[in-house]
Amino acid sequence: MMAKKPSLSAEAAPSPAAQTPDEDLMYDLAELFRIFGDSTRVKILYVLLNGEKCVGEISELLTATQSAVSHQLRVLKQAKLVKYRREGKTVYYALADDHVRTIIGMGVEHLTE
Amino acid sequence: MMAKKPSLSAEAAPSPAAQTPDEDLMYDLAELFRIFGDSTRVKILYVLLNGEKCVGEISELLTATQSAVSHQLRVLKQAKLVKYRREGKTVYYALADDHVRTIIGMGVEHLTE
DNA sequence: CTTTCACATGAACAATTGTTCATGTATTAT
DNA sequence: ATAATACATGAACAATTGTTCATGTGAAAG
Repeated sequence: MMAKKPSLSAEAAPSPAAQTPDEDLMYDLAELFRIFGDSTRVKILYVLLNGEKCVGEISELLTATQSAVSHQLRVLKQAKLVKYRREGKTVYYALADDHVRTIIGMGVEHLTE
Repeated sequence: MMAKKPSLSAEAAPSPAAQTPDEDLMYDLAELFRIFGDSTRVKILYVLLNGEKCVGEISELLTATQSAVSHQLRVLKQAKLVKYRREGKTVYYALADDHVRTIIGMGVEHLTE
């Protein structure tokens, strides 16, 4: 028989038919997606799909103020969605890993179908 | 400095150009992810991974009020992330398509790695 | 027809969030 | 040391958002 249970979490089996979703996981999931849920931040992630860029370049590409971009870069940094390296006065940001790429790709795919 | 808008556009490619991201696409992307960016809504989507459920079941599983769940189901419905069917007094909700499944899966994967 | 059940929805309030403005920090140049 | 450049950050304000409370709607039962 095919079991139709999600293989995502394995907690102590409560009731047969229905398990309440894990609070912490759900909260973290929502928190993760909330990062993508802002125009400025998706734009930043989007332009970083092509490789690292410094703050100045990013704010030019987005037509956003340097301050706004910096604030959002901090959010992305804290969420470990981007990494950065310093070179003199300039700070270069890049996508932290390929999950970001995949998630954005999924979103675009969903919208363009 | 004075970057001009490119006349050629191939915005849906896997590696988009290092140019100003398309406003509308970015807005829609953010809007899509914002739906996933709330605990109540991800929980709803999560329990629907197992198949369709009625509103009462959902609010029991989430330990949330029926009103709150109904409000969020409306948001999910408007975003075309869930579909529904009526059976007497009961309304059953289900995931609209597999994109939802995939996106949540990506999120969980990102968190558990 | 009236009641009850399952769900939907409007209003209002609190909480969260993103931007701007001003200022702070770090690095390089003069 | 002083200035200039590139970026970060705190405070405050407006806007958005999610919940609760109360009420409304549609369907089946009595």
